[in-house]
Amino acid sequence: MTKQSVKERILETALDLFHEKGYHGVTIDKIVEAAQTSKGGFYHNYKSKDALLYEIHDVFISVVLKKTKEAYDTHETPIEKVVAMLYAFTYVFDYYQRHITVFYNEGTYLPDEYKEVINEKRTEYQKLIEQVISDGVEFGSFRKEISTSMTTMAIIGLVNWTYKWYRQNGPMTMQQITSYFNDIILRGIVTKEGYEEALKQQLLIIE
Amino acid sequence: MTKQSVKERILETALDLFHEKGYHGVTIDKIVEAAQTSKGGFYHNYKSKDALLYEIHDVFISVVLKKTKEAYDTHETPIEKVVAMLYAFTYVFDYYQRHITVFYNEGTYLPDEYKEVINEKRTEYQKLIEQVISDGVEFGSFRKEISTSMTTMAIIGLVNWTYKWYRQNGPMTMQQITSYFNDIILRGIVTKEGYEEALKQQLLIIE
DNA sequence: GTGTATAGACCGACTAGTCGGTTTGTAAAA
DNA sequence: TTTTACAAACCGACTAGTCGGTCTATACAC
Repeated sequence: MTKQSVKERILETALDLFHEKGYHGVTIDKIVEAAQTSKGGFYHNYKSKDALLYEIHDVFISVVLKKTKEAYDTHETPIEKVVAMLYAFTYVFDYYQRHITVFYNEGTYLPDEYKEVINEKRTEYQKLIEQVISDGVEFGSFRKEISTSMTTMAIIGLVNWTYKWYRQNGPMTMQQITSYFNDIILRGIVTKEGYEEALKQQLLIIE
Repeated sequence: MTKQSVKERILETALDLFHEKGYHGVTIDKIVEAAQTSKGGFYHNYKSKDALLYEIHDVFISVVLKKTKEAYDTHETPIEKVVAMLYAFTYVFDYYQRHITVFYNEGTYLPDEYKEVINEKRTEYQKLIEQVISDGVEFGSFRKEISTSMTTMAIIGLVNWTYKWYRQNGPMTMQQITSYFNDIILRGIVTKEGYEEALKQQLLIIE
């Protein structure tokens, strides 16, 4: 039985509530009531409601970035890297779906100072994906005529959109979804050689 | 020079502001000031702020649904239909980007009564895409082992995510983006026969 | 061991400001 | 005269944040 600090309880509760009702649909009074603490308890642990929103953003993007970097660094070929990076996101997804929802829905409301910090990390994440794509083109795994930036946006879109419909207790696990998306994306961008490699690595779904 | 009614001016202004600052980042006072009218003008034309939010949602989803249906009905083969449906979305996109942003970011805040109406149309839209995919599998254009529902979500995600990064005056037109996405998706799901058909119809990007 | 000083954690009544919505007023149209 | 279309002052509920104060724990003196 883990003793949860008040700060942790506030964060957890806020995540649940934000996820369900949105940032502006939840008052601090509601949070402290649900977290069984008080206004004082809240402001002792967080500077403001915005600061709490920032914390949620930062926790999420930091983990994504870290896991994605790891995936990039610990794999050899571009194909392996892309696939690993998507699985990294999967990993994050299962534990951070509430964060993601807040991240993409309420980001507009972050005060500028906070927004900058977050955007830097977000850009870094994007750059990583672009890097893999252009690596893959150079390497001969991905077709020369694909656009690095658009392919990146396609991948990010495909993956991120999951937060809108994925349910933990739905019929599909994130593993399954990701392997499916990997299949579609890979088929969409590989060269003949890339296709052979992906086949050999069992990254494609076949009959 | 079209004479714009107060109602239209309010809607246009609200769209701009919501797009930029989010629904809760904009007060009615700000709207009426920017639209050069008054509180009275606003409440004469709209029942409430929520009703305005609903109107934005409804205008958008109705157009999407209509255009998608048309695309479905006026084309023959599943491949042509998918492609046409994505282009339909493109068409909508260029004129309705602000609506889309509001639709996907602020939908949580729609009162339940409104939400139901919107969700019905949204489901209908989704069903249409699912239909085309399963048509395509039956028809032999798309691979048998693909999942209808996940492919649908993949397509919707890919396309919808565009609202997060597309800029009217950016380097790419929505036409270009859509044809690019069509390429990736088609390659991702077609059979050999489907591939041949897509090639013949010049739906794939080749070197 | 016992009393005392101090710091950090937490409480909750209160406030100042905000914002959606209402009411009253008015000029032109019908 | 009545209705429509808007203007502008106003209201009251709500909410983020404050502030004086209490409670608990630990460290240290005696």
